[in-house]
Amino acid sequence: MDASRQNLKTLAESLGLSPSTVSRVLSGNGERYRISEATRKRVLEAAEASGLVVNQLARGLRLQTTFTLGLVIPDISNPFFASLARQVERSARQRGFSVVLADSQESTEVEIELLRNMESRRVDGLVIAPVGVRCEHLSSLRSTGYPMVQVDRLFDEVASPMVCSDNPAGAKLAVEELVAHGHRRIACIQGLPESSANRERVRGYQEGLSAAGIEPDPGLLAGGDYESESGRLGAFRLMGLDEPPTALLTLGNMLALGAMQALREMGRRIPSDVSLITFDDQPWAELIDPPLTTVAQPLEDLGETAVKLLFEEMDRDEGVGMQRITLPVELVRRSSVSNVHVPN
Amino acid sequence: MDASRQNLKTLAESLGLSPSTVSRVLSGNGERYRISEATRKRVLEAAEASGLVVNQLARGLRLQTTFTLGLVIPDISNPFFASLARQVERSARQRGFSVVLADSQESTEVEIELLRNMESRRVDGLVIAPVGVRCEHLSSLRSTGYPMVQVDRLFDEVASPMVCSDNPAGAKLAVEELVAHGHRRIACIQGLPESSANRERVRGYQEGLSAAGIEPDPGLLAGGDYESESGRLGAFRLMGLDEPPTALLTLGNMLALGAMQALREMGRRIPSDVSLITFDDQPWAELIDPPLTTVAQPLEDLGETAVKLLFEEMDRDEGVGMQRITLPVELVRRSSVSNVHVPN
DNA sequence: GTGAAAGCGCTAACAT
DNA sequence: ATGTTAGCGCTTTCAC
Repeated sequence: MDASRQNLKTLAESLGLSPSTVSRVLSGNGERYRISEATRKRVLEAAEASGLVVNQLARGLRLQTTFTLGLVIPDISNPFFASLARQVERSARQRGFSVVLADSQESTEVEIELLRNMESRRVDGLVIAPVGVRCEHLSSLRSTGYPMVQVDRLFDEVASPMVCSDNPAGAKLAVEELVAHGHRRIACIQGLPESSANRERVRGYQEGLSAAGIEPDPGLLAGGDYESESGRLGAFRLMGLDEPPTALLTLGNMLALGAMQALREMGRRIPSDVSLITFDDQPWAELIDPPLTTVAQPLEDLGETAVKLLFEEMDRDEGVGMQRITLPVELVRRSSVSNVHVPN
Repeated sequence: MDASRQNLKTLAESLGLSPSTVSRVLSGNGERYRISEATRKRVLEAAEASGLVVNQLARGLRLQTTFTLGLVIPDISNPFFASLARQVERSARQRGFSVVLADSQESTEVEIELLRNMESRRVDGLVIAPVGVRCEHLSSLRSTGYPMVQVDRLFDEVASPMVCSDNPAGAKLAVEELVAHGHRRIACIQGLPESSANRERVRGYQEGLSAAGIEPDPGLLAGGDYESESGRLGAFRLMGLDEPPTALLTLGNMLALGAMQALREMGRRIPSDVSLITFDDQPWAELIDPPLTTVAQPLEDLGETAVKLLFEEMDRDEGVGMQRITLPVELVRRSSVSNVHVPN
């Protein structure tokens, strides 16, 4: 690449102006400094013509702000986080900010490293969906006053704003739907038990049962992470029970896929043999056979809100914000739920 | 946030050393400058203790390199690009580089803006999966000597290294598989006709037919973008033909989903009524009913190779590289293809 | 209405 | 083995 590229100073020289003047025009402060209309035009045109692109490193160094947000997520290849990332990037760009994305690969170690990196790049703020197992690094970063907001998997111990969808309500909604179809033996295949999102969903599931006068049966809780294999294994175990469930609630989209695979292998049909509802509404959910009844999270809203909170946080003069925003979730009814078929 | 945070200079002062010494230690050049073991330890410990994080803006400004790669893709919520992004980020980080991700949202206008932004941040190199419709902005950026590599959707007009999977071979493989099962009326639902990837796939499809002595029938080519709705509409039209195809080849995963939905609505079963093969092997492809036969692209390899080429490009002293690397594609046989059932 | 000068935080000659 | 100095490219007070 060109060792010496065009910059403010060279442009100024070639125009017989001072760098200050050029800078004032280029950063849109011509008005404020009463630069004459003539020079302004001249500068703008010359900049355009020469293809000048101002150096944001120098600008950031001088201004002590980079107009950049950091986004750290556990796995960009998970469609949930991909959608989130998309919305964060979009919202940020609307406000003239760029986003540096980093993928912690579900590893707290990597997450720690990434956070240091973000700091060294002086991103103005951080949106983080933590891996969700440990949080000392988050607490200590936060305690320096770094603007940050947590999304999805949250740590109450970390005193920052947070956004997540209404996980308990979502699970409860699903249970209610199943109960309304006469189901009483409703099993649940959970995700990562350590993560707040999962814990809340399990809680909602249990509350839903209790509210319907059904005693939650620990034997009907399977799973242990968000992989499809867990869904598969979980479904096998549950359906092999002496008294198998008539309905399944999976707490993540890959779990649903795994469970469906298992059911197919066992020759059980959805919904005639077992009903199924899953958390996460993916594009494929309505296109497969049968179309799945799901609990849809407000993906766009989640990202948008995270960015909004982050900007409020960045604008804050002193003191730390710590509100927690819970976004409503929606039950999308399709064809994977039917009335219980009572055998005998 | 702290207006004045710890930096090299303050650390140096508090240690009674010069900033240079601290800098040398912290950037791992202690050895080269023969800093004594004692001071090195002292500096490292103090840095650790004080939580110093060196300012990469200043460093980048001084060094004229940012250890950052830019990644521009059309849609991060598309699983294909999400996987690509993941691998690019991973490969970059292995070499000590971060990546700034930007999503052009399938808009060339946005892409142009994003590119300027990347430039202004002085990313050391650019991996770009172009929207694929226009490319003057790419050519002109490239002509300034900016290190960049194109992935997936390529412009031969832009003189940069490129990586893509073997699209023609993939489509041909699919056709051969169908022909081997006795199919001769094989329809194709394509994606964005402007994009190089799609054009090559269509070419492979046609070559596959010709090689089997089948005259490609333009009436059997449907689709027009990568959305599931196109797959749905395409399947409806094709299956409504007087002489409907016995097999479908969809050129993208969402197209397959849409086609499957249409087939279900029409009461046609896969594979007994129609066989189906699709480009892109997504996690759900093996979990749904029936498990889909697919053409799998080497996602990891694509990202890895792009980064590798980019680094070669960045290391290059003079002159522009322009190799094109084509990565092999794989036919994954599952259960969506069966022998033709010849009616009557 | 515009320019000169200082400084953001870092590194690399060039001194010792 | 370490310090001094200059400068990366920008913005902004202060000057005129």
